[in-house]
Order: sequence, then structure tokens, then C-alpha cells
Amino acid sequence: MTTARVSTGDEGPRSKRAAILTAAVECFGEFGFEGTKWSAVAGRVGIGQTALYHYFETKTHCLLTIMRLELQRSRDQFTEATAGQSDPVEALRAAARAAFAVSEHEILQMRILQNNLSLLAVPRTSAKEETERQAARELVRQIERDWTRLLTRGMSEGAFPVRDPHTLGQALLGLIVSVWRWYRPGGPTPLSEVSDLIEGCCVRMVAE
Amino acid sequence: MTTARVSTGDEGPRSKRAAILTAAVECFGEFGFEGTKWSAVAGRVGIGQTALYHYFETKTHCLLTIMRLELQRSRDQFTEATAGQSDPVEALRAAARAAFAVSEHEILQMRILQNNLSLLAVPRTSAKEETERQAARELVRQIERDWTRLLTRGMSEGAFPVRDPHTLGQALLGLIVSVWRWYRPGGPTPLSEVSDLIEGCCVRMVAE
DNA sequence: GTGTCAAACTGAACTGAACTCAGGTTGTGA
DNA sequence: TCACAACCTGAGTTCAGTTCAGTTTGACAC
Repeated sequence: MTTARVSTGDEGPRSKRAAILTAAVECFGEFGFEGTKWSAVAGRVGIGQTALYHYFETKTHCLLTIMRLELQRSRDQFTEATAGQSDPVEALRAAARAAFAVSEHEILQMRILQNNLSLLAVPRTSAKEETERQAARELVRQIERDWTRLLTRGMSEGAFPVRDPHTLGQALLGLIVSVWRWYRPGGPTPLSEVSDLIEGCCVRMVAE
Repeated sequence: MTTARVSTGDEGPRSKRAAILTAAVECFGEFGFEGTKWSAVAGRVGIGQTALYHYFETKTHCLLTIMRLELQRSRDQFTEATAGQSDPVEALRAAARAAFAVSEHEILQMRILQNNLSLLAVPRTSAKEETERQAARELVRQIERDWTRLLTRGMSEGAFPVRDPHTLGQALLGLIVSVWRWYRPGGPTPLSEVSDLIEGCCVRMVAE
């Protein structure tokens, strides 16, 4: 049950919100969102199904919350990794490496995010779902802008050949996140190798 | 309603299978699989909901069929594009270009495939669903093998530096298909530009 | 032309998972 | 020790997907 992390601070002392999020990440990550029964998450936390509705308006609201939190974490990690880097190539390398410096739990969150990104395209009818969706969309936009900025800076400094920075940013992002579609911990290729290979790909894509 | 394409040949003279597939592609592509009601597809074709079950065992069976057909089409296109190319770099370029030489209807199919790939990971209980899932998985494996082969050949001929060809193939595929997540016809960047940019990225990733 | 039969279809009923309702319990903090 | 908000529950509702028990249709043989 691991009542750890994911705390957003605004919870009561006997709140199970964090436990629900953790359980949901494990279920959604392993069986997929549609593949997991909402009641199974309740069972794993040790409460009745209806108790879930005290914390989340709907099952989708929980999913969107997980996605938003993961986007926030990803973006913070990017910001932290690139903060000190003055050389554009080094900044690019740091950003790519940061994307793969994740725990197994975070891998699940990336996978969930990846597999349900299309949810963000269509408006939701439930109020809280829509709020989370908007927040997630805004984070996606900011992350795209972060990458575009990194590329634009590198191009204006002459470190990267000039190309459409926005489309190139999308391509880099697509390349990096696509890893979570097939990568499995304990698989044939260790994550460190994947990380090195993708880092090199990013640099060659952009800087040559 | 456009009773065109997608015919697999083994249908009766008054079959609406092709019309259902076309309508389903349009609905699933625009609103997402979970976002479209199965009855809405029936409505678009002009039949009652229950008539759908004459052609597909379940809604998911229809989705898996669409995905399998699109994988088949993609693979054929790869094979045709790379057939005559003896130079590895030219073969790589041709493969990348072929991936973007698609109609608007095929773009929808790529999007559907992309958004529901995680379905292929977990076994299905329905017999026909499971058959389509196995076929789709096999096609994915073959497509990965096609790319790996292309890379291995280029490396052994000295046209590409030696790197893990399987992981690099996954990266190329991930880069290419990730485009369908954000690309929209009539958007700011025309597909021809995207195609050129991604083609260049592929070559730099692999050949430098 | 006419009869046959599988293919094609239908309205009514069923199912199961997400969700609502109308309260009951609990433990924190005043 | 009492109040009350946070937390929880079992019983019921809803609705999309699916099954059932047939009816209609039209291609083809004769």
C-alpha cells in the first residue's frame, strides 16, 4: 500500500489520497486504464469502492491527476537538469539524460501518460476532470516551449544548424517518450544503455 | 458512408463490413475509441446497433481489425519503398519518406493505431479479438525486424556506424510514429515539411 | 418466374462496471 | 467530552456494450 510520495500537501491527516494514487499508478501501469476496474484500486487500498469518490470525482479524474503530476515532475526535472548549462549541446545532453533518470514507479507514470495522452485533446464534462485536463495541457505546452527555447538558443548561438525549432522539439520529445512504450525494467537492454543511445541520437539530430 | 477500400475480398455482395470499418476509423480517429459510442458507428452506417455484431464480435474486435489492417498497409509500404534501394542511406530515406506518403484516411488509421498500441500487450478473452491481436503483434514484430535488418545491413556495409540495431530501430520507429500524435492536416506545418525534417533526423541519427 | 436459404438485420432484454444516494462512523482539535 | 468535518458504506441507478429470439432480404439454382 506504501503511503508514500505524491503528497500535494493539502490533505487531512487520515487521507488516503496518496495511497489511492500509488495503487492506481500500479494498476493503470500494469493493466492499462480501461483494463483495470476502479473497484480493484479500492480493494488494493483497502477501502470500499464508493470511498474513492470522496477523493476523485471519477476514475478518469484520477487518471488525469496522475498524468498532470507526472508532467509536472518531468518538467521540473528538465528545468533542474538544464539550469546550470551554458553550452547548448551540454544542455541538450543533460535534458535527454534527465528524462531517463527515473525510478520504476516513475516509469509506470510515464507509461500511463504516454498511453493516455489522447485524453487531453477532447474537453471533459466533469468539472474536476476538465480542470486537471487544462492543467495537463498547459504543462504539455510549457514542456514543448522549454524544448523549443533550448533549440532556438542553440541555433542563434551557432551551436545547432538552423531548422524549424518547434517541429524539431516535437520530434525530440516524441523520440524520448516513445521509449516508455516498449522499455520494460529487466528487459534485454538496460535503461542506462537506452539512455546513452537516445542521448546520442538527440545530439546528432539537432547538432549536425 | 463511402463504401470504398478496406475490402478483404471474403465478403458477401451486400456486406457492410467495409462501410463499418470506414465509419469506425472516422469516429475512433476523431473522438477516440472510448469516446465514440458503438451505436454511433451503426448510426453513421445506417443500420441498428445489433447489426454490427454480425460483422464484429465486439467493439474492440473492430478496433483491433483496424489496427491490424493499418500495420499490414504500413509494412507493405515499407517493403515496396525499400525494395529497389541498394544504398543503405537511400533505403533509409525511402523508408522514412514512405511513412509520410499517406492519405488523410490513413492518417486517421495511424493515429488510432498509435493511441491504442497498448491493447496489444494484454491477452483478450474473446476469440476473434485474440486472433486479431496476435496477428497485429506479429506484424509489429516483423516491422521491427524490417527496420533492424535495414540498419544491420547498413552497419555491415560500413554505411552506418555500428550501434545496437534493435534499439536504434525502435528509436527510429518511435520518432516517426510519434508525428501522428500531434500532426493535424491543415495545421501550421505542412506534412511535406514534417516529412523532410524527420527524414533528415533519421539519417543523422543513424548515419553519422 | 419462383422457391430456398444463408446472409443481413431488428427490438427487447440482459450485464457489469462506473457512479449516486442517503445516510453511518471516526478521530481530531476546541 | 463534545462537535463536526472528514471519511466511509451498502443499496440502488445508469448506460454502453452485448445477447437473444426471432424476422426480413435478395442472390442463386431450377
